[in-house]
Formats: sequence, C-alpha cells, structure tokens
Amino acid sequence: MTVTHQAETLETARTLLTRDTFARDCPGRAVMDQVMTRWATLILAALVTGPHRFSALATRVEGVSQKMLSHNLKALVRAGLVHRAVEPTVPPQVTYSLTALGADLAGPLCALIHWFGANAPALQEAQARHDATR
Amino acid sequence: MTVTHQAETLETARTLLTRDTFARDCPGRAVMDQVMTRWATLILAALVTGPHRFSALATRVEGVSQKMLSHNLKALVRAGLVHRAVEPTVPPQVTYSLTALGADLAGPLCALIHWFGANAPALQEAQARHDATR
DNA sequence: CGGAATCCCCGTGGATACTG
DNA sequence: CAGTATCCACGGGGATTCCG
Repeated sequence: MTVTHQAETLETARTLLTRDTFARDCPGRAVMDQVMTRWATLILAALVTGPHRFSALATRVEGVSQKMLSHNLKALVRAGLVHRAVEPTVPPQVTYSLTALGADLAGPLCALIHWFGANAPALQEAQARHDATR
Repeated sequence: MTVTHQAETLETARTLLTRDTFARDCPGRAVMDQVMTRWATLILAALVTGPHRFSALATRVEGVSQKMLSHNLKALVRAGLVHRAVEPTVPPQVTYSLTALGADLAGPLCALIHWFGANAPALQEAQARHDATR
C-alpha cells in the first residue's frame, strides 16, 4: 500500500466520519454492532479461504461455542454477507460461503486482522511497559 | 484501491490467517478483544481528526456513557494506541491523542468504518429482503 | 472538568444435553 | 452432522453520586 493511497483512504474516511458515522441513529452503527463482534470477524475471515461446513468452522475458529457460531452465522446470513447452502442428504450437509458483499467486506477486515497480527508484539510490549510504569 | 493491490492485501492476510490468528492463544486475539469493542473503534476514529478533550469525545461519540468512555480510553492508553496529556491547571484539562501506533491502526480501521458507511444501504436492503422471505 | 466508585440490570456467551 | 434448548455465570453498560 503506497503512502499516497493510504492518505487518500484516510481522507475519504475522514470526510465520511465527520459527516454522520458518529450520529446515534447512523444506519451503519446498527449493522456494525451486529457484524463486528469478536466471533463474526473471525468467522468472516475464516470463510475468505473458501466455503466451510459448520463443523469445519467450529474447529477452525478455536474457542467458539456451537451456540455463538450458529448465532453469528444466522446474523451474517441475515446481513447478506454469508450464503448458506443446504445439501438435502443424510446426514445433512450445510456449507457456508461468502456472498459478493461478504467478499467485499473481507478486504478491509482482513487488512485489520493482518494489522493486529503484525503489530501484536508492539502492542504487548507497550502494554507491559505501561503496566510496569504505573 | 486497485484490484491488483487488493488481491495482494488479501493474499498477505490469507497466509497470515492460515498461520495462527485463529489459534486460541494467539497474542493478537487478546488485544483485539480489548480494542475492537464497539466504543473503542469509534473513539479511535474520532481521534483521527486530531486531539480531543474528554468532554469533546463524550459529545462527539454519541451515545457513549462517561463510564465506558473513560474505561475504553484507559484500555487504549494501556495498549499504547492513545496518548493522555494532562494540563495541570484549574480546572484540569486532559487531552487525548493518537500515538504513532494508534495512527497506524487508524488506517485499516477507518477503511473498515468507511466500508460500512458506504455499504450500509446494501446491508439494510439485504437484511429487509431476508426478513421478508422468511 | 475529568474522572472514580457504587449499584444494578440485562445481554452475551459458555457448558451441557437433547433433536431431526 | 447440524443445529436447538436450557441453565447459569460473568461482564458490559447505564444512572447516579462523590472526589481532586
């Protein structure tokens, strides 16, 4: 990512931010609260590599309970970010995949997760330093 | 953002994602859970436009309580993303601003918020359509 | 002004067990 | 296999009050 481009993105975001994103009734806020939960982000990220079945997601996203997994998947399907395909066989076989909208969101989202992965050491060190200072 | 570039970002994220971001003990996970709360994201975004005082943030980020504001600010300061400057005057004057690390995070974060702002209509429509179908 | 402290409610989220 | 249902604990989050 070039510096120029990042500046552009930031500028665009800024003009948008100063507009209405902070308003209590901003339409984006409601959707963000539903989709930007800690599990939903990881689930979306997991689906970037391709369609997954329920149990595959359960083992891939470590630490998530079946309840939260199904709950978040329902929310994501409702938001139009994830597609649910049911194969009418026995035993039943359900496959989840990203919709076009979901794939579009995956870009910025993965960039963010990537940032946390890359800067985790710096964050931990800063946190440890702060705790020691206090 | 060019398509090529987005593909690159996605590829980088993918290789990283398949590595360890999904592990339960991934160091990034803990920090993400602290920083990626619904208020912390808005607070960080609000600070992109420059330093803000406590009350300024309280009015800017609509709907946040003083408790959650101070709580999230403490967490952000601890994570090394926000700097807290105290002016020893009466009445006291505290100013919050982004650190270098925080400003770096603001890039991907604003991109994400920007996405939600831009695609809010599509999300709402998809949601309404899904609710009508069921 | 900028919080810290207290009380309290309710939603999130986990563990477990059950169903189609 | 892919969920749903039930119970339960914890912490998020609001309102209020008090402090430096």
